[in-house]
Amino acid sequence: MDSRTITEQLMHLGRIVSGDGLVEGLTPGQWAILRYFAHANRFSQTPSAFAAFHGITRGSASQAIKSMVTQGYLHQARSKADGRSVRLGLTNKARALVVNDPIEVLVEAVEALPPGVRGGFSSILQRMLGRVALATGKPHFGVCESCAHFADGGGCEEGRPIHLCTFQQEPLMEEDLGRLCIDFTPEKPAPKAGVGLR
Amino acid sequence: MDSRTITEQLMHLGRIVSGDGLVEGLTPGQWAILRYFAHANRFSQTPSAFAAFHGITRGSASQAIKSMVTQGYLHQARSKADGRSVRLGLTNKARALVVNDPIEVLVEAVEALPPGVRGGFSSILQRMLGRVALATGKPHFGVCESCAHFADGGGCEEGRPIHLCTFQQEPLMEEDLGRLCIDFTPEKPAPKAGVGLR
DNA sequence: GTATATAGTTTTGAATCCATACTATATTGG
DNA sequence: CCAATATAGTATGGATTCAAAACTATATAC
Repeated sequence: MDSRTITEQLMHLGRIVSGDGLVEGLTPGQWAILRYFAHANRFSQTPSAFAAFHGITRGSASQAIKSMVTQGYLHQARSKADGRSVRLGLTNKARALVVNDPIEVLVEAVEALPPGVRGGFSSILQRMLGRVALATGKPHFGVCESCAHFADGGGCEEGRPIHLCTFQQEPLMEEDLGRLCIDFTPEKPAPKAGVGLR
Repeated sequence: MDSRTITEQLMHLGRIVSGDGLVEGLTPGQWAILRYFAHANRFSQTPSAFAAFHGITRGSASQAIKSMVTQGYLHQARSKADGRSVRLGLTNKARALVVNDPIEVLVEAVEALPPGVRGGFSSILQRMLGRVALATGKPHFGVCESCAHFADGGGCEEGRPIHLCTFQQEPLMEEDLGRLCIDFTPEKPAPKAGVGLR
């Protein structure tokens, strides 16, 4: 099977997905904002993190987010810990929309894969993301499960286990674990360019 | 493994790939044009086919292509068979660029997959493309190998086998087979919505 | 306590895309 | 054959999106 053909498939799927192919009511950019803030963890609910995630400038992110705030899709609050920073979250109006996110088509397509296949598919994707991130210098994004900063907090609270982010030095609850994090670092330290997995 | 997380991986890869993450010298849109006309077969080297492939209007495609023609990246010729139609191809200037296409990073990432894994990866992608195409009504793109219009031409010419496109009623040589085709139709007729593979 | 870094915003200008209207050639159906 | 319609492509005008640069405000380093 030709690598170029596979790359073509991947790109076509990427186009459909991140283009306007799956959008109703909002523009692709607006959906991207809602999706991001719906799934980002509390360390990542900022304009800068969104900009990094999408590979755009902070200025562009700021503009787009401002528009969503004035339209009542996002609410904004200054961070108490850092007076420069801003925290963004979805309003109820936005939450009502997100349940009908047209990207669900893709989620269902993933769900329809045979169970045994799904895990392998995911690890292939993770591997390719790692290589591409390495080659392009772009940051990597992921969830706690495979993050180098993820640690067992040792204790419990109200019967629920507490985990720990060794980067933020903050406790993590169960509901934090599946969320996107700007500080994600692959579990095995990324090999230096030119060395490592080939 | 959570389907949403996998979807997130897929989208992130798609963003890097079709965004400006892998570009040098040309804009993402310009690379898209060069890639398309570098790999489209002779039935698909037209502005309309490009527009359909990328899900943009013919007007937008026409503009973008015009710019590439005036910059000397593409050459243009009216079709002899159809006086309305135009055929586009890469100039030598463009070919010199394409060999350094930054998307090669992704091709190499695919190439680096274990050989046994690659085929399975491709068929998962194909399957997802089929489902998404079905759900969104967008056209499907692919190569002869898995196309319903692909047939054995029976004969040979100068020792090389001749294949046949039953849609265009045209012979296909070996070098045509790996190219993108606007008329691609999946081999097994796509199941009607709500029926079939689940 | 000054210097520097970081988070975010604003402004300006360029690029991109769509909708619409248009020209030219093909095809279809009397 | 000819009118009606379809198709390939182009041109125009306006909206959106993004980057670059200049800017404000807070935080951190030395």
